[in-house]
Amino acid sequence: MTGALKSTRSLNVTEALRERLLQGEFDPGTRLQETWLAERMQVSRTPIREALRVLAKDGLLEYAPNRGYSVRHFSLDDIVSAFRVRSVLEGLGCRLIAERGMSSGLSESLHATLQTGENLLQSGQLQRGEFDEWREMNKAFHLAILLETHNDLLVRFAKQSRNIPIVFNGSFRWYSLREFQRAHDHHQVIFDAMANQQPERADFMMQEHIMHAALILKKNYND
Amino acid sequence: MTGALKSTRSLNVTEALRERLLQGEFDPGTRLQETWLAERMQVSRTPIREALRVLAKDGLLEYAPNRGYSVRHFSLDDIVSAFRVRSVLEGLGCRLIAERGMSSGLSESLHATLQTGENLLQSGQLQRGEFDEWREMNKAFHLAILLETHNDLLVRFAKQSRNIPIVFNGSFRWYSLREFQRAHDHHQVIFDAMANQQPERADFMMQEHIMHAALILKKNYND
DNA sequence: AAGGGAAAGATTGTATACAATTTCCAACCC
DNA sequence: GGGTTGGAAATTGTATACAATCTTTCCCTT
Repeated sequence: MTGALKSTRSLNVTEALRERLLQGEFDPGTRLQETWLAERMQVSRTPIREALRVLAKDGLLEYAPNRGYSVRHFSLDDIVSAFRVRSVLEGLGCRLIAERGMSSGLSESLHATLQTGENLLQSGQLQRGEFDEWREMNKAFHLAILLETHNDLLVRFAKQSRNIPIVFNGSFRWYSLREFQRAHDHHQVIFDAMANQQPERADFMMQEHIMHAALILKKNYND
Repeated sequence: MTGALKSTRSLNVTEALRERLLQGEFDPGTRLQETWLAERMQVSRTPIREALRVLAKDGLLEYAPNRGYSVRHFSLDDIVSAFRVRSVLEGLGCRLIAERGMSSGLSESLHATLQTGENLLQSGQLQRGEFDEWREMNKAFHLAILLETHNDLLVRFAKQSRNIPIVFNGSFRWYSLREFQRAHDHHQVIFDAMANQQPERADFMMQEHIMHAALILKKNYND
């Protein structure tokens, strides 16, 4: 299994809070007071403080000494900037794999996600519940590539760059069938480029893929 | 001034510990016990714990629940991987600036660093103390570019990617005059590319610049 | 009434006490 | 002897008490 067997309140609180921040539960600028959070989460201030510090490191909160933590505001520019960073990171991932060639394990994993994508597109129009399946598939595709690079820092940064409220839960909201199809096409080309050891093409298409997602977001995001 | 006026023991301990880790004061694998650190640093366990958690997030320490923190080992592969990541990040920085054109402020800052580099190379052979000057100049060059992008995540990641013991203090140790000259040439070309709005060239040369540094490291680093 | 400033309240920072878990070691069984 | 079990010691996790800092309020001065 993939699960974390051991945990602590501190870690649990961190992830619970992160989730709530990513859901956009707190308005930007809101000050997160330790005592308030502590009693609300049925826990002492100690694990709360540790969680807050970590989430600030992740860029979700802002911190000022003796003044505590507040919820960070993400402008549209911030979000697009994050996409740009992520695009070169994942682009690099594809390039590295294309250079050395795909392992059979990666080839199979990606093939499975492509198949899943194909199936989801068959129905003609993605239903409510299928959004989640698509999101799963998409996440699996991108993560499989990253992990195969065995570049620890690359994986960490790419994961971290997705820590943006709202964006990485409901962003497929805006997608029409046409957009899903295009994303699927991108995935296929990326796969093909890596399979045929075309680093430049793999890198470029991954950047294109991610920045197109940013473009759609830009068109629809209001704030 | 640039200084942080307000601070806390927690923050001070974090930076002090980070510095010592970057100096390679602790052998990889060493377990850092809270009580030991606490009495050695004349402070209670509380700020120590917060520091450890942050440094683990920065990738300098490894953490296991209920087992505490230990000093991370960086293989040569880890280090080169980090350089590769940094190269695409800073490459992106150059690209972004080349696309939109340099501000006069950046142009002046970079010109100053280039001049400093020129002067340091004049003497024919860099002396002991001049290594630090070169390091300062180099840091200023790279940081000025990053900051000008106004891409928060990019700056954070690029800075974080330098958090590797030993490497980013004494790496110029291996440089011959020839290598310093080559680095200086790179800086000049990067500046020129950005000044003439050549994004592709600026990006490429920054990657070349950083990966060449990695190459020198690879040749000389033993462990 | 506007501004300044001191005291009270609220909030964060730090130390310490206690709880939970792991580690170590020795006795024991097979 | 190899391995296991039990428990004591050590270490981390959590709660709480206290200290330092910031915030607010209200009174005073001009």
